[in-house]
Parts: sequence; structure tokens; C-alpha cells
Amino acid sequence: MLKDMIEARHLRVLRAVAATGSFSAAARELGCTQPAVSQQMKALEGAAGTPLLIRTGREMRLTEAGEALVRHAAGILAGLTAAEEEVAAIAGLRAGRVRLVSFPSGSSTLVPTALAGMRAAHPGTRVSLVEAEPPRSVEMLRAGDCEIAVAFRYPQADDAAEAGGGWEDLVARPLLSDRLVVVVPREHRLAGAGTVGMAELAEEPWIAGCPRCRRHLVEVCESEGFTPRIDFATDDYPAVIGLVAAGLGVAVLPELALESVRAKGAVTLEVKPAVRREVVALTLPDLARVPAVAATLDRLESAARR
Amino acid sequence: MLKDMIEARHLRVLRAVAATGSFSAAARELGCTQPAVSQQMKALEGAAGTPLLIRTGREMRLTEAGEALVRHAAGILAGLTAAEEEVAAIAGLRAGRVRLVSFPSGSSTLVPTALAGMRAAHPGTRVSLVEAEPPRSVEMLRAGDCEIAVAFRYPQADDAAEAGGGWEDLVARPLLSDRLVVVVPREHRLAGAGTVGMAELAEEPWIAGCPRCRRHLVEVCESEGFTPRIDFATDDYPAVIGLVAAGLGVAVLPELALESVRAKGAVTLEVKPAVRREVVALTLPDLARVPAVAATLDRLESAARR
DNA sequence: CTTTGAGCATAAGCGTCCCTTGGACCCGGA
DNA sequence: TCCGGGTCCAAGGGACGCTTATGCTCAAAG
Repeated sequence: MLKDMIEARHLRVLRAVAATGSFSAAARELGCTQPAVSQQMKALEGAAGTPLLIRTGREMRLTEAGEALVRHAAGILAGLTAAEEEVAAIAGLRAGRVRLVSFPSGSSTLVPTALAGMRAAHPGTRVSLVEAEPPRSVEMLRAGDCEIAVAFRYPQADDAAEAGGGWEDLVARPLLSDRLVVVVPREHRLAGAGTVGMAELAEEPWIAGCPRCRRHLVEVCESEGFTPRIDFATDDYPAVIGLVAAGLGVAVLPELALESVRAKGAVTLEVKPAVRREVVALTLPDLARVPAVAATLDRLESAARR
Repeated sequence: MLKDMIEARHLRVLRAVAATGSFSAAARELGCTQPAVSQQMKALEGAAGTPLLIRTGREMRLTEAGEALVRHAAGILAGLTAAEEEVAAIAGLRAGRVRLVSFPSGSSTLVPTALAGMRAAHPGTRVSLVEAEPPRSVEMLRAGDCEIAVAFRYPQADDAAEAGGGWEDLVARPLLSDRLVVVVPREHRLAGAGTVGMAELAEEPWIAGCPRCRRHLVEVCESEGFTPRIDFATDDYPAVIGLVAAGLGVAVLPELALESVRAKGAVTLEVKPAVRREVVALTLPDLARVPAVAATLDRLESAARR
């Protein structure tokens, strides 16, 4: 079927024979025995349909067809080694591109340190970053628009989330477990409580975050027996803090988001029944075995451990 | 040893997979079964050291390394098919160069018709012609300066010739057996004899041809019991005829040489104990299997049969 | 002239690779 | 729920390729 095709091995042997002028010398150069070279050339001549070599006792010359093949072999083998080199560079972390998508509060903390580590350890690799919230980032991952998606999920209430954008078929590397905290104005009646139950805030006006966070907030509150009154919704965390500090309401934020935001005029309270969100790095099973992707995942994991 | 090398087969399969987007479709295109494609790709990924494909349920995408390989594969496979095409053209007589060396009286009769036949039957081939006498032409053949040497030998007296430039290791295609005739002036005492013995011309002045012919003439005469007195020697056959016609001597010429020379003022006599020379086409054993060379040899043989 | 070394071809043996067959699993659509 | 397309896995068999061993030719050296 696919036989009688000229293979790269044939050209390598032919080139060695043409360069050395003898089967034995070519065999030494190739690291094999002389009959192996002899058989390869016989096979190649069979595929070519015409002699390629002139065995004239003394020296080994090329026929016209042989010269044509050697001439082409130079370019073909050069292209082949270039291809091998490029692939080896990607496999050896001397090259490679990783497109990373992260949600905002992840990209401002975890991702920068991971990216810096990658740049330092593997200068040839290039990791790019785009921000997107989880539902969208998983879509991008599946569509081939990125290699890694840093996302989060709420372990307890994933009924709706799993249905819409479940990622059972993805590789999920857990990075850290992010605790949610309540933020209230400094003058709030509970500002000195330290810990608080969600139900105690049933009557407060709320300031919500991104759509997923907002949905989760509603779910948690309803499980506590009340429906939060949400006056504002923004995924800009400094803005949330500002609104809280201005006394316009209370909010619940992931601790991770507070690491890079100065909570001026607001205080944080621990939530009584601890509410957490899991931050994971997602990728496709095949991509997890790509060296640059795996290295980036490792760096993300290290960065998550502080 | 030589393993782990990327082979052309791998690239062919990879290209088919990338083009069709599925292993099964690629298998259909390649004319093999799907597991064969699957194994080839697994082997290629093993050699590459990194995944090349992303199997995401529905569609089959390429990783960065996969794209790099496909990109190189285009050029590599194009070069390979170009090489196969060029070799196939030579093997199929649509191309090919044959350098032919012939002695003068051969090139004026046999060779032109053979070359004309080659050009008519195989327009892509190019047969070039250079003239050289046998000792030199065989040297050129051995040195790789030509593919075919049209030469002649004297069957009976080859003791000296065989020692110097014997061609037992060459392929000798017999073309024709050329009878030698004696040429005498029209006014010569034997002009009407029709046939003549060499000994009858013992006292005549002789006009010899090329060095080999001259040497052969001396050998034949000495086997007849006399040493010829050679007054002139030239390998220009019309000149020989002219000298004979002018009554300056007698000569012995191959019949073939007289085909293209008008024997004005001279008559030809058959030699009593027939003396012949064998005209053969010589080539190297490997070259005899080159289609263009074999075709040229066939044409020469046909031309020799008239 | 004999000898010796180098080089190529061939044959036999054997390991490996590769392709095929058959079956299982997964998924999306009727 | 069934069915069809697609992939992977396992097993079998056939072909390929390399190696060892042997014979041959040729050229240079003794």
C-alpha cells in the first residue's frame, strides 16, 4: 500500500555513501554494519527503478538519478533536522508558547509570580495572559484559544455551574482554597465582631461582584433563609471596597482579591459557616503533557503555596 | 541506534490527519486502517517528546509542536515528491542524459541513426556524442566521463590489446562484425581480382589508419610472413582513399568506414582469409541497467542491423 | 608471484516494527 | 433508547531491517 515510498532513512544512507564513497565507510559513519547499508541501497534502487550507484571496483560513483536524489536529499534532510530541532526546542522548554486565561483576582496575584518564574527558568518560552471570567475562559480552552484557564468554583453549590460549564473532562490542577470574607464599613454595627453569620446580614444592602459571584452569593444567602437585596454589582474589586467604605452596603469577597486591594475604610469579617471557593488551573488532557504547559502549571502551583 | 528519527511516513500521516481532522478520515485517505494511523501518531509523538494533537472529543486540533511539524512537513514532502518525480522521469525515459563516445567511422553511421531514434522515441532524453578512439574511450568510460563507449576489437589478435585495455569487466553489446577490405588504385595490377590474399601485397607501400588499426595491420601481415612498409598513417579515411587513388600505396579499411566515403579512383578487394573487426558498445554493468543507457544500447543494436 | 587487507555481496537467523482484526468505550443524534 | 461514527486497546501475523558469518574480487605490499 504505502510501500515503495522513499523514506528519510534511505536518503540518510545515500548521503553517507555519496559523502564517503564507500559502503563500509558510510556504515561506520552511520553506526551500523556494512550489509545494512548494502541492503538499504538495494531497497532504494528498487524503489527508484533505476541504479543509483556505479560500483566500479575501485570507487563508488553516482548515476544521474543518484545525483538527483543526493541533490534533493540535502534540502529534505535539512528540513527534517530543522523540524526535529524545532520540536525538540518545544519539548525541551527552549521554546513554546502558552496562552493563559485567568480571572482578574487570580491574574493579579498567582499569575504574575508564576509567569516571572517561567521567564526566569525557561527564557525561550513565552506565556501570554488574557483575563476572562470562568464561564468564558473554559469556552476559550475548549475552542483552542488558550492552553490554561485559571478558574474557580464553589464546591458546595455546583449544581447549576456543573450543568452549564462542567469540566469533568478537563485536567484540573487545584491551586488553593480561597476563603470568602465579609466586608463591612468601619462604622458598621458588626465591624468589631470578628466573625459573623450570613443570616445576621439579611437586612443589609449588598454589593455583588462578577455574575458567578453574584449568583453564588444569592445561593448561599437563600440556603441561610433570606434573599439578599443587591443594590450594586461590579467586578471591579476596588470599586466594591469603595462602595462598602462609603456605607452603601456590605459585600462578600474572596480573600485572594483583598491581597492586592487596600481595604481603606472597610473591615473584613470571617464568615461563620466557612464559605470557600476552589481556585484551579484547567487545561486539556493532551495539553497537560506539553512541557511548557506542564511547567506553567507547576509554577502556578508553587505560586499558590506562597 | 538510528531509531527515534522522524520518518517521511510519519509526516505523511500527520499531514493527512491535520488535513482531514480525524484519524479515520486520514486512514481512508491513506488507504489503511484507523489503528494504523493511531499507532503512527503515537510513535511520532513518542519521537517528538511532546504531544502533537489535541483529542478533544469532537475535533482534532494541533498543538504548537504539531503545527511546527505540519509546517515543515509541507516543504519536506514537497521536496520528497519532487525527488521521486525526477527519479521516476529518469526511470521512465522522460529524462536522462547519456554521454556517448564513439570512434569516427562508427559515429558517422551507426550513432546518428541511433541518436535520431532516441530523440524520436524519448524526447526528454539527451544523448551527447564525443569522438575518441578505443583506448581512450574505455578510459573515459571507467573514469565516469561517459556512459557508453562504441569501440571495436580484432578477435584473433587481442593478446596485446587485452593486456592493455581489456574490458572483461565491462558489458559489451555486440553491434556488428565489420569485414576488412583492401583498397587499391584503379590502375593497380590486382584491381580486377575481386579477392586477394594479404601476402600478395607484401611488396606494396601501405597507408595505415589509426594507431590501433596500424598495429593490427602489422600483426596480420606478420602472421602472413611479411612486414608491411608503411609510408603514410592517418585516421582520416577520405585522406586514405585519396592517397590510394593517387597511387601512393594500398590500404586496408573496415567496410563500415567506406559507407560514408566515396571511394573515387580506388577499388575494393575482398581479403582472402577473411579479417574482421567486432564493433561493440561498451558500458559499465550498473549503467547497463539505467533505462536511458539500455534504450540507447538497444537503438545502437537496431541501427547495426540496418 | 604470492600474500594480505579492504570492500562488497549473499544467506541465514532473529528481533522489531507495523499493519490488521476484533472488541470495548464514549459521544452525539434520531 | 438505540444507533452510528470515532478512538483506543489487545492480540495475531507478516514484513522489514539489522546482524553475523561467509565467499568473492581487487589492489597494494612482501
